[in-house]
Amino acid sequence: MLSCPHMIQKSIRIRDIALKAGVSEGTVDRVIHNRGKVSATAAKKVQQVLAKLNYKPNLIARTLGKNKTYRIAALIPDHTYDDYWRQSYDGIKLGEMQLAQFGIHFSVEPYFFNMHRKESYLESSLKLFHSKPDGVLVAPLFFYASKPFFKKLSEKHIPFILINTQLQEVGALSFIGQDLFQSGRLAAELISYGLTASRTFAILHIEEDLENSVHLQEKERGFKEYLNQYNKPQKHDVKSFVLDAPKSNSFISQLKEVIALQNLAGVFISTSKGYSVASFIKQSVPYIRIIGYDLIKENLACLQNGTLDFLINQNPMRQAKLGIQTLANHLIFKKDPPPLHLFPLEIITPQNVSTYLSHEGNQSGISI
Amino acid sequence: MLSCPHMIQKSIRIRDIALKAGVSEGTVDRVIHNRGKVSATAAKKVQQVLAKLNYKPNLIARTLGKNKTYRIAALIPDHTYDDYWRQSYDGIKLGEMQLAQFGIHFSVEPYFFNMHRKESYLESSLKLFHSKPDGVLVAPLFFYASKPFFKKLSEKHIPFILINTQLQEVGALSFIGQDLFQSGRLAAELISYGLTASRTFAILHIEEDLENSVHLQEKERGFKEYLNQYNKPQKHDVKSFVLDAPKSNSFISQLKEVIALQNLAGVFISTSKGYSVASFIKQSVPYIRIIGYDLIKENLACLQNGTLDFLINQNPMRQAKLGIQTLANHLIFKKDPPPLHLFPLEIITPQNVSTYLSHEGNQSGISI
DNA sequence: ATGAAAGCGCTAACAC
DNA sequence: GTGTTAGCGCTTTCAT
Repeated sequence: MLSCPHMIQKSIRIRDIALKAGVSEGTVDRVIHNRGKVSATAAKKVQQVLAKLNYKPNLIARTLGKNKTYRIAALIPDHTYDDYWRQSYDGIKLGEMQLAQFGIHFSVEPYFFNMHRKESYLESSLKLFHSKPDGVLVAPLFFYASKPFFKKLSEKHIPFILINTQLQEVGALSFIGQDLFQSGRLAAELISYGLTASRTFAILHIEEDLENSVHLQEKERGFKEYLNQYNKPQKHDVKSFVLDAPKSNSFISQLKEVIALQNLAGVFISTSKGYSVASFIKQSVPYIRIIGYDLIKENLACLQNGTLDFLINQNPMRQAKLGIQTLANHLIFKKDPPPLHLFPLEIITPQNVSTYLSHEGNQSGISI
Repeated sequence: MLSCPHMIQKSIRIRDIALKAGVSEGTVDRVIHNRGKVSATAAKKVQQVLAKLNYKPNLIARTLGKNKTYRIAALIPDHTYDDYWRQSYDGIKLGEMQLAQFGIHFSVEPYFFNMHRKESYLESSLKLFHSKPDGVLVAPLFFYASKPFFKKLSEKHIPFILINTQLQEVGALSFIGQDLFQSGRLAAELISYGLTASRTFAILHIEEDLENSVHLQEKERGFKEYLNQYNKPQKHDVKSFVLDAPKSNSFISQLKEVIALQNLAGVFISTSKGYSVASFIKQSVPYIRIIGYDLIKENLACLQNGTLDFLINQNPMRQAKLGIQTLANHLIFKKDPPPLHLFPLEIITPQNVSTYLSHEGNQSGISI
């Protein structure tokens, strides 16, 4: 007797539970939220009725009564630094806005840090901690600097959500982002698609400290693994490079080293900095394939003019927005998220890029 | 003076408007909803205050008071027929469930039809109409049979939303789906990626009445246009085929005609039936590229074993779920959707398919 | 430990 | 036309 189509059963309320259990609504509420001050007998009785009637709280009614404003803190790279993190910040603002629409008071206070300076990350994380937020969203770009921060949050029982970079076993409520190893494999698949001979490929880390960056290591590992897969007829070769900042003096000479590689068929840039090398490489090596990350405006231009072939979209905006929503669901609705929310690995080409741009953030209202 | 970060302003309520305007809450409500029975002067005053205070209704509070159960009707192909429409139906149920979580009473009544029989579509549409639903979701696979149906819905002021197939100027509240022309272009881009010589490509419509199917015509148009683009060095050739049902006697001989094409480099199947031809073609023609549609289970197997190279995901589940949510937003929150909600054209490969499968429908709570 | 009751912001029914 | 009021389901406070 699961459901009988034409019979719309009214949803059962706390009052119904109270009546059936022979107690007051207040008692039922106390049981539901484990607030204590309930006799063992009453508690048991209520639990039974709750289970029997299969009580599901009305989440909308739940929020109405609350007039607390939840304070969320976000620890993310400075959004003036690059377009990727600007999109992330936009996602936060969007999430905040949409919650406001539903009368949920959720103020998000950003704490920015310089994405290339660990000290800046540390400093901002301290400031954040002292603000005693109700929940935290963080892009933990620095692994070792993060550990004590997360420990303190855990001690204070402040829930925190990771975006962008997954750190294992730090006590996070949830990680929201991509499977970076698989992301590297995908890049390898695309860059070698349809090639019948053995070739050489380069992976470029631009202006990054590879040792400190778990996420880039993961991408590289996946990339290499796919290209050297046991069951492939071709034996491909992969070279890894760490380049200085595009504006540095050494940059061009480093790039020349890359394009001088024998039999080079493709270049994979592990971050969103693909635009800074794409046109130079494409002009130097005929038929070369170039793959990068993210729909930032500089990359879009490269996609249009054909210097970048594919982009993998990490969707920073959606990651951040979902992070805020997840915190809201946890704090207000007491809905716990899965520990891992892995986003699909979206492949962007000149022919589908427009469909991704128009689609971003245009949803609103009650939803998935 | 847009916003001052640390100052959390309490959201303004109908009562605030009423006080400022020197009228009662009831009057304000009447103005907001154009219910009439308000003097011109009062109305004007209220409008002014509304604008000045930038009133945004609390959507959550709005639903609480309602105890009406909205009845939605969905006109979709029989979900037992194929996996694509099963996913669509799952999306409907998911949307319904999530609304229920928020205490919104939305019952969705499905009206199924045989996707190959226009009469069945007509018949179901009539039944649906007589049930006098509050809103309608429809996959209008038959263009001409749809016209009078939509006319009647419009006359009765019953809002309806189109999914899957876009029909112009029929008075729909919104269309949710993909840009099918662009979808064809994308397939062409992928199927010709990296090829340096002029080649031949085939587009296959399996068990479909091409004349009646606007959506397939659009895909074909996009596919051809891209491959014959003026600025390409190669002059590719495209042949179009309409095949009978895979279980028919003629099927194999028709397929043989396809693979006999000179210089054939790729095959594009316009529907989710790619699995029915992929392995045969792949075995017959070396290095051929095959592209199809949708993450139905038969296609997934082909992706895994390498007989299908790419899939374009139409995401029927998300289309349907969003359709239900959009109807809810319209009927309850009076939020009007954009007339066109175009989904991104998602490219699926063996390396990213798993990330799409795990991601489906695992979001819940207040959200985008 | 328990119950009664006052809201949360909005809607709708009912007086005037 | 306009104002008043009783809920919607849940939370929270305040007596008991």
